[in-house]
Order: sequence, then structure tokens, then C-alpha cells
Amino acid sequence: MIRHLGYACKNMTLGNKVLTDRTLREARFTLERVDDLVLKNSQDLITIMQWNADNEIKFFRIGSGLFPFMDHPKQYYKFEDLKNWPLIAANIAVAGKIAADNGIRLSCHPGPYTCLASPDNLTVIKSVKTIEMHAMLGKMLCLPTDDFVINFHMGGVYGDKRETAKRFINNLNTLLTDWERKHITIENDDKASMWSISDLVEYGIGNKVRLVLDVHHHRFCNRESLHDAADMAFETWPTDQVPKIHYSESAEGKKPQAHSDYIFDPIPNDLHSRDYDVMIEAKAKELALQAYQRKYQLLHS
DNA sequence: ATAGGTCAAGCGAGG
DNA sequence: CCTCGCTTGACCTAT
Repeated sequence: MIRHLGYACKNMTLGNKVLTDRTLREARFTLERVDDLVLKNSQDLITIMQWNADNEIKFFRIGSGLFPFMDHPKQYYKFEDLKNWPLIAANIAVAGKIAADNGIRLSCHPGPYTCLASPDNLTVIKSVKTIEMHAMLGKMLCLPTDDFVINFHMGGVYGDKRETAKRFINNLNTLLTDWERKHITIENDDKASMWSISDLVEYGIGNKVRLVLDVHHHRFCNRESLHDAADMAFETWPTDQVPKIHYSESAEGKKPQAHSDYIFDPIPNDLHSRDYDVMIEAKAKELALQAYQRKYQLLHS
């Protein structure tokens, strides 16, 4: 059964002045500019988290744009290089405290350029840097539990799933820390040739990390029923943890994989006997979540 | 003040 | 070969 509903990264209600992904063009990069942006991003993360608490939203994805260029291969800066780093760290810890005090589950989702299994070594190195940056964020939240996850995709098939899975597992084992390994989840893909939940299980990924079922992606890439996918994905989550799924719908007039502003259909509530939390991926963000709750009269606390 | 082009990035599908 | 779509539009320049 569905437990909490969540939304991702940005808040429409608070408007476009409250942002956690202020950035700048690479050509304009200076440490002073980025310091100012990161400080503002961290302050607004508090604002959004407090809004979540006030509105009883208990599942939220933190955006990946908090620290512009921090995972860039040119290594423009490290966190400690920021003059305001103590204040920024404190802000992020406050956001984490609000989440912890209000039972808000937090996750993050490094982007499609995170390709840990790439045959290209530079791509792997960049992917590791991205994962490290998200891990730093996860630690800075100072959460009292290990519930925070860094969720991403395999990144590609590269013509051979078995070899790619071996590279993934090898890179996972050798290039990442225990903390990072422990907090990674992998999500199924939205193209038929790519990674279904059953593929992730069959090729051993599900033995190494937990799997997140994306219901929308499953439509485009499946070698198993949705219920079987849920069974397989949830099996990778210890029974004292609540598994997560993603839910979204197609936008009209675009590729079917594109996300709609709002969601209209009922989210499957019978995927599993276990409780699960649902990350709603809709362009209208928390407005889509709230509209869904009103429409279906759901009282997800 | 706003419109429109631009942006750091990997992969695969489709035209 | 180009565009789209993904985690997410915001930045920047010219008007």
C-alpha cells in the first residue's frame, strides 16, 4: 500500500525566487560568485524543507544543483574552499533537522550523466565525482538514520549487459566508499533495450544495491509484469525499510517518456503487501501532488 | 523588464 | 547527423 507521496527538487508554490539550483556559466566562474550561490541555495533548501514540514509532505528529493560545478572534472573548488562553508554546512544541517523532526524522507537523484558502468574511464571518473558530491550532501544533512539514498540509472548498456553489469559492480566495489555503496539505489530505465528491474536482478545489481521501481519507465522497458517488478525491487529492501517507487505520466504532444505537468490516473496501491513511498515526478511538482491528493481524497500523512 | 539563445554533462531512440 | 528526453530550467546578452 502507498504510504507517503513525495515530489522532486523544486517548489512551485514558493515561486521562482526560492531556488536550490542557482548556477552560473562556466566562463563566469569565480569562487566568490559560486560561494554566494551555494549560500543562497542552502538557505532556500531550509525554506523548502520548512514548507514541506508545514504542509505535511513527508518525502522529498533534494535537487542536484546545490553546488554548481563542484563535481566538474576541472575541480574548480572543494567545499572547504568556500568562504561561507561553515554557514552553508549549518544551513544544510538545519534542513536535515527539519526533515528528521518532521519525518520527511530525503533522497537525491544525480543526473543522466552519471554513468558508473561506462567503458570510458573519464566518464566513470566524472560519475564518481558526482556521486561523491551527492554523498557529501547526504552526510551534511546530519540525519539520524541511514534512510537517505543516492538514486541513479545504470547509464547505458554499451552493447553487452553482462559486461556492463560486471563493470558496474567492479567500479562500485573499488571506486566508492562504504558509505556511498550503502546509500546507492538503482532505478529501471525507460527504453526497451535498457535495464528493466528483472535485468537488474538477473545481472546481479540487485544483490549489490537496492532497486527503485519507476512505474512509468516500466511501461517502456519490461520483461516482467509490474507486480513482478515490484516484488523483485522490494525484495532488495530490508523488511525494516520502506521501499520507494517513482510515478509519473506521459506529457501530451511529446515523446511518451516526457513527464506531464500533473498526474491524472490513480497510482497503483496494490503493488505489494508492504508499504511503499511514491515519488511523483511531475512538472508541476508539489502542486501535482496536492491536486492528486484532492482528487483522490487521499490522506497520506 | 523580458525575450530568446545558450549551457557542463552520456546514452540511446527516432527522424 | 541532429534532436529529444532524462535529475532540474536558470543564466546571460541583447533589445
